[in-house]
Amino acid sequence: MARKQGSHSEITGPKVRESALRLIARHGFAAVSMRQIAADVGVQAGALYNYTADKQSLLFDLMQVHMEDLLAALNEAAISGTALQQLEAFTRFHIRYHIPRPDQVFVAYMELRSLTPENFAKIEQMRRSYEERLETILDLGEREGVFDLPDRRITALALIALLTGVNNWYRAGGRLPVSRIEAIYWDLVRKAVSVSESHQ
Amino acid sequence: MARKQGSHSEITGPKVRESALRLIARHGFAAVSMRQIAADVGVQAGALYNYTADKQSLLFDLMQVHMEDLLAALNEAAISGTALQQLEAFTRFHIRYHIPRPDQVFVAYMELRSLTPENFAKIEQMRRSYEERLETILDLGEREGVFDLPDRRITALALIALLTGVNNWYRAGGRLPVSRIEAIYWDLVRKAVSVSESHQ
DNA sequence: GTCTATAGCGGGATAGAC
DNA sequence: GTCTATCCCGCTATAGAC
Repeated sequence: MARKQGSHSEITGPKVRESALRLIARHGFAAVSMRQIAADVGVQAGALYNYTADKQSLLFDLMQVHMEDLLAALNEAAISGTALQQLEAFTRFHIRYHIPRPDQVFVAYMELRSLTPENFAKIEQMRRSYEERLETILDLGEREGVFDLPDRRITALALIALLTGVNNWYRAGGRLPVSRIEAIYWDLVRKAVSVSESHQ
Repeated sequence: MARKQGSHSEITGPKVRESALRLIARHGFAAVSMRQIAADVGVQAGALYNYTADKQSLLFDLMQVHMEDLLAALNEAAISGTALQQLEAFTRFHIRYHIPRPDQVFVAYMELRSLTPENFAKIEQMRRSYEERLETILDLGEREGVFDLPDRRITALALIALLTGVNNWYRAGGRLPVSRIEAIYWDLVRKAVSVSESHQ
């Protein structure tokens, strides 16, 4: 029989975050109550406040950790080489990182409006720094003469939107292996930024 | 002095929809109360129920009308010609239609999870029919031999994600005229689907 | 068609026992 | 660290007066 009371901080802490992430991704931050999260974790609502100051802090923490992990993983990817090589590495990294984390990605994007202005500014700054990493690669490619872009900033945002769109349709256990999906998106990205031999 | 009571159905009806759309786009469906909408319209909460059966119906109506208008406008665009011409027309139509309607687009995309299963199915069907219009164009281009696509369905979804991304950054009165934005996105789309002369 | 008033419920967060 | 119990508030939706 499971104990009804007792100390479980090592277990409960992560479970709160997991339950909150899944429920918020599915129903939205405002639509999910602390009571629902608690029920999913298997505790009473009051117990959640041992792990978060309030509901807003819980959301912000989920988003902040996601963005920090994303930026850290991007750095660890150690993208280098020619602009074309760097763009391929960025593209494959983005797909590979986003596919296994649909809930994190969804929440980090959809719940920006649920953040307080202070928290929003912090998340937005991290998002901006991710975009700028791509812009830097595009800039390099233009200077190398291998990319031909109508507008560098807009192209960066367009490519990120294109790539993140993978989470609109990919479902775990789908027909395609991730490596194949990487290749499909890289084909689209590579051609989109390329210098076209014949201008129409 | 404004009247405090009286009959205003011709005015109030549209105002309810406008207020609801703007507030839901800004804060999310679950986060917006009927009282807030009523206050924005300038009536008491109870009066809203002369215009909607309940809150869910109000959301569904906003999303349904948006999708119906989108599909009707796409039909009126009377896209024809070669695959390349059709793809350009589709691209420009998508940008031109989405840019002036950020709230509709945002709500129709972000609040899918706030719909009942029945209502979700109806909206999803309309979305699918929009995607299929693009898929048909891509199919034609492949048969013409002018498009070279890694995966037709994924390319369609990727292109729609790319194009809809314009609403992530465009703000009314921005530096670029809409015609220029259309051209930027068309340049990216055209190259992304093109047959590349030299495979790397 | 809009108002005021309210029913009935569920929300976030806290207090104090164990 | 978790429980039970509760405060206080706001929510959707309805009833009945005007």
